Amino acid sequence: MQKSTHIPKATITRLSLYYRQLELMEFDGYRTVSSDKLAWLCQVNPAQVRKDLGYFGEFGVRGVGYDVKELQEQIKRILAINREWNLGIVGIGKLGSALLQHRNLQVRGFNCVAAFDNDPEKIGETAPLGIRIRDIEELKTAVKELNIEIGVITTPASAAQYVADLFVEADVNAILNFSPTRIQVPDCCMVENIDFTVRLDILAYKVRNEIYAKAI
Amino acid sequence: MQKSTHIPKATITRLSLYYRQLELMEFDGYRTVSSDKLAWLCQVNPAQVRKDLGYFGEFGVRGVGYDVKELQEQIKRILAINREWNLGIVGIGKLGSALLQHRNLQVRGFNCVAAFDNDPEKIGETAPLGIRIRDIEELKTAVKELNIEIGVITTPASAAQYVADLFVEADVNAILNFSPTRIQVPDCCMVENIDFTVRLDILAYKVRNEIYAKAI
DNA sequence: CATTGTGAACTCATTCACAGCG
DNA sequence: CGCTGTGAATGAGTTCACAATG
Repeated sequence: MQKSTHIPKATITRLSLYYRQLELMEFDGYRTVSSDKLAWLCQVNPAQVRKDLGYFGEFGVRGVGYDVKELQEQIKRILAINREWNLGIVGIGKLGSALLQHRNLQVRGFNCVAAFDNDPEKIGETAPLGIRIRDIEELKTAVKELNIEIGVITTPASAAQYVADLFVEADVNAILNFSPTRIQVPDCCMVENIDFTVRLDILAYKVRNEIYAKAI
Repeated sequence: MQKSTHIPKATITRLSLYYRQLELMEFDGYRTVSSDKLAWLCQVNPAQVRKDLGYFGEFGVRGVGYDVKELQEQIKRILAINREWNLGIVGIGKLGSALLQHRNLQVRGFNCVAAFDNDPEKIGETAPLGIRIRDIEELKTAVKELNIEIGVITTPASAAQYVADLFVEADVNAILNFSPTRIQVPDCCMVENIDFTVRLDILAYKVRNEIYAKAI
């Protein structure tokens, strides 16, 4: 097996996609799936599917394909989503509230266990789903107490770096950043940025130039 | 100049980042900026900045750098964000409502001009910012009437493909898809997917494996 | 004999290194 | 002299093509 080489970032993204498709297929009653079929469903190349899986082991049966249920388990294990993760959300505006209530997060084992803001009007209030909004200054103690492992930033750009620093100081080394800014963090801290406005810029460019047929 | 070669997708994403930094720099009073400085701010390689810009022309002055204001204008022109774009949002749940009210979209010239849902309870109601919620079945006529060029999908996964088909039929060929599903569209239609749960999966993987220091 | 697993070939993207120029 | 612009070199990621095999 080709295990232990360096693994492309895009491979991880695709594993997540494969997993979603496998869930749907299991729901539809499929027991096995070929790399061709899975690739078609995910709009990628069949060899890509096999190579992606090949980084982590040999999960298929030649001449048959992959066991739908088994492969889900393997991907969950690889991605470390075969367990629950506690999230702390900072910035309880419209977007933060929407995330707190977002069903898909809970379903996938990402639990929003704490909400923070710096607005005195909001602190102490009860956010959706009965979560009390805490003062941002309580972040460090709450992280310890509630075992928060992933921080979510839904503040305006101006506050993002300050919040990121608090997370880093509290030893949270995974951040999902929805603010339209790139935050600076030490190498030990992992960041994923979700910036709608950048994505809209890309769409504007693409539609004007009519290139890049499909997006991952 | 190296114009008209094929342009990497990542280049477009970075142009959007450069633009945001340039806005901040102008606000801070800078008149010019070197590729080194801009690169440092955006956490990329200086040669990358020059190469990215080089795809589209020669915007700098040797020995000096780039004019902060001028470069903003050029990037706006390249990305086609030197104009306004009309958005139609489908699925007025928590996330859809949050987007309707999102200041950053308007500021950047992305106007939410219509809201759609299929829930009879919601249709006819007034969404945030005084926008009337329309029946999803009115989509095609509203697209024509309001000149909607970008469709935004904030429905559950189960409805996403149906909505995408409506957009395609209405000749909207740019879609921002927030649902946790990959939609199938013809090549003429551009799609950008924003899927938080995939991003959280990636974070889970990264934090478990402690690799990939920084993300773009 | 259909389908996996994977080295080799290829394509795409980034970085280097330096010539070109204000 | 400093900084841009870019061909050449390197590196990363994808696809091909086929041997391996249940």
